[in-house]
Amino acid sequence: MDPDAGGSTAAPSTSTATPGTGPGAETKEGVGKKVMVILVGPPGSGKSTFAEAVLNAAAATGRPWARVCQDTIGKGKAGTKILCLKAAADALKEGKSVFIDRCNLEREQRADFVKLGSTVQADVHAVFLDLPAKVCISRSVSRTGHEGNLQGGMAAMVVNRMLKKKEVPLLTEGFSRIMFCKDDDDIKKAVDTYGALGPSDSLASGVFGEKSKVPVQAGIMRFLKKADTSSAQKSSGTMLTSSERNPGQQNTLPKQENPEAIGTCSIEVEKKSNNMKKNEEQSKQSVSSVINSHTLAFPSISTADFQFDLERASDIIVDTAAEFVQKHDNGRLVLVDLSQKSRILSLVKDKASKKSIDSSRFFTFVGDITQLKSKGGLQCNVIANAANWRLKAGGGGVNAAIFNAAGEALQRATKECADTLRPGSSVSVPLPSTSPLHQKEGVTHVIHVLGPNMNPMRPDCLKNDYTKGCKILHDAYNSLFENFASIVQNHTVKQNVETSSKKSASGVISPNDSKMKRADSHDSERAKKYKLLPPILPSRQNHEHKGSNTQNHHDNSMGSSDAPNQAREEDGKKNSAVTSKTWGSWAQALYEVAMHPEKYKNSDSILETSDEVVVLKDLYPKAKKHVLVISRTDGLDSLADVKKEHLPLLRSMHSVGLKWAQKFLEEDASLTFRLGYHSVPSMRQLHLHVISQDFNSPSLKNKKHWNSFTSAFFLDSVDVMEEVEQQGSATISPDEKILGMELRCHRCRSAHPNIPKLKSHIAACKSSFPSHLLKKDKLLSASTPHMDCT
DNA sequence: GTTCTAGAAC
DNA sequence: GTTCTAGAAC
Repeated sequence: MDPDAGGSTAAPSTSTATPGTGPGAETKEGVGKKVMVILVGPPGSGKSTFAEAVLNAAAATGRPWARVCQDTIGKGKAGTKILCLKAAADALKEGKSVFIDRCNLEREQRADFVKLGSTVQADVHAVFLDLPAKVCISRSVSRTGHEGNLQGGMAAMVVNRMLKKKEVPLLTEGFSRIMFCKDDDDIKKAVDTYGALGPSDSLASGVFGEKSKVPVQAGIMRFLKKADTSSAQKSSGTMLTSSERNPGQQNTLPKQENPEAIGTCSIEVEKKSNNMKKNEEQSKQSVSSVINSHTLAFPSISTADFQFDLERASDIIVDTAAEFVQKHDNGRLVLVDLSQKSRILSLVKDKASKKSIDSSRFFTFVGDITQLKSKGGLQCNVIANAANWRLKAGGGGVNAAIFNAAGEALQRATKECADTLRPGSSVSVPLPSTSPLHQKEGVTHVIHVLGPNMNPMRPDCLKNDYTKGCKILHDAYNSLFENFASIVQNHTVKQNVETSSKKSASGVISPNDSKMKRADSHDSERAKKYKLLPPILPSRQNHEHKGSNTQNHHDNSMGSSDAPNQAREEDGKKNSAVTSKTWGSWAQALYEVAMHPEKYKNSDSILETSDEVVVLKDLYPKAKKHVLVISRTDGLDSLADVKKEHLPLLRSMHSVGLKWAQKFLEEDASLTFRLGYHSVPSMRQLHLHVISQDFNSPSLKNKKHWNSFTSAFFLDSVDVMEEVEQQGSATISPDEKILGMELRCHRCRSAHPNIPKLKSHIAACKSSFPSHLLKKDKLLSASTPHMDCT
């Protein structure tokens, strides 16, 4: 109970420890009293023991604690980080303080938890169990029955590897307090500190348990090590080999580890900020280095005329820029604004430095985006334009300025690339060398971007819907940065091709030249990548899509003599007029069977054929019994095509499905069946799934498989028939995100970290099915009286 | 080292 | 839809 029990290294601040104001009631409501302690340490460092010891000790304090342990979060077994995050969020919401019991050795591993802590206004602490590697290894080697099979000789190697990647927790990551525990004494102090923390106490901020003298040396050691990595690598080469050969004896490791392990926050922070300043200065001063690298200058999208909230916009800019920097090795991003006082610039600058983004790759610049080289001394080969949806020159702001500066050449070049632009997308336009912007400023590409609009006076106003708005703005920046990355990549390859061709005797690249092929393959890669970006509306790309689809039909002729390609092609056209979906070559199998079942007569997969339907055993059944009732109506590819006129067909399909379910139930009375459609099927040709609810099949392999049969993505046949009858069509939730959702048991709805764990659960789960399935005969079992559907 | 997932390619 | 594979996690 005594908050001072932690000893001198961890004296809780007394400022908020004011007892006598009803501590019991305060626990849940007191803001800022919750603590999230992120444990940091390799396997064998004693994280779980630590957390349990605190939980035991804290029982007397009245502060509720929860321990979120990744090793046991999946129903007693190992789970995922996502599960941990969810559990932590739930516990914090309930007013509990939390221990995050997972390795958390890398900054990235910790970041999401830190973020969670700050969103629920909890104090975020780190306790770094920084014991000698030897100790952790020997503990993890000797333990038995550890989840995740991390024990024995293997553990040594894993711990060894993890320690190589470890990153010392820093205050700049968002921790308000960090405790270093280098031995059992330190650990005991930390246990006492947290174990004694009353509901209304809080601990002082700062770094504790760090020896002040050693770190300086460590910092120097680290610096020296970095300065001469090559020689260090050479000298340690033999040592590494010996340790690999004999992982049990890690005598080289503690030595190697010492300089990495220590390093005070203050030194780290100073080093970081010095680096940042240095980088910033470099990027401003040395123009020559800028010329040599690809640089994208971009205005803040949507925050001027489109009135998008600056706070949110700055978050998105920093996030997407950080992603870009992490993902791509080349290319720099510069956010440009005209005014020195620009609020968006200062917001972004602050957030970027907090996020420790490499400031030589992403920085802000004050200047006119059309005169960056001539007036600002900053050469940017690519600039982004905050365009309008028509990609027209007029208007005001950046759009007008860029079109004016680039002249007619940009308008012509833009027209060649696209007619219109959708919010959240971008289009990259090569700027002809005749353009003054190209000549004066060295701009080779303009990327037009359209962001979300919050201005009621402008088209497509989102009326303050920031959920949509943020997503669109995020997409817009992603699209912009990916287009830029393609330019960088393409340019690099072209340069390589050019230099190598110059070296060759002729200097001319013939079509047969292998170097040319390399360039081609890259171009096609680029084209593919481009397609993945949010599509631009213009017909150009739609044609491309349809073209490739037609190609697929050709490819899929499979030499069948009595099915002329021409007819197939017409089918494709007819259907693409009904549904907008395009079908890959692999998605045609059911169509083939439905149109020509006689060809597959000898296959034992076909159970029944009539004028209306074909019944087929699913080639990759997702349960003990899984058959498809395929409609034979040409042109009816999915539920989206179904109209009232198809109601008799739906009823026939249902009836045939029921018949087969009955038949299977006679063979095995333990089964339960469900009949339904996938909202968005992967295979062309309307088909009804008849599937037993055991889901016991090796072909059920992933999240998508599971969720497609157990979430709202699976539409019960009875509901579909009812909706089509009443509304003339079935309600299809277009959200395919549902397929990526967490894995939940279809009976008891419990969550599971992965497919194997889920499968072992469902094999044993005896809970009754959710109530919505018990209505309207959605489930068929031996005990259910079967209803005919006529 | 193994287990598992997610994304790309077909 | 499946298969293959890189990489995340321990």
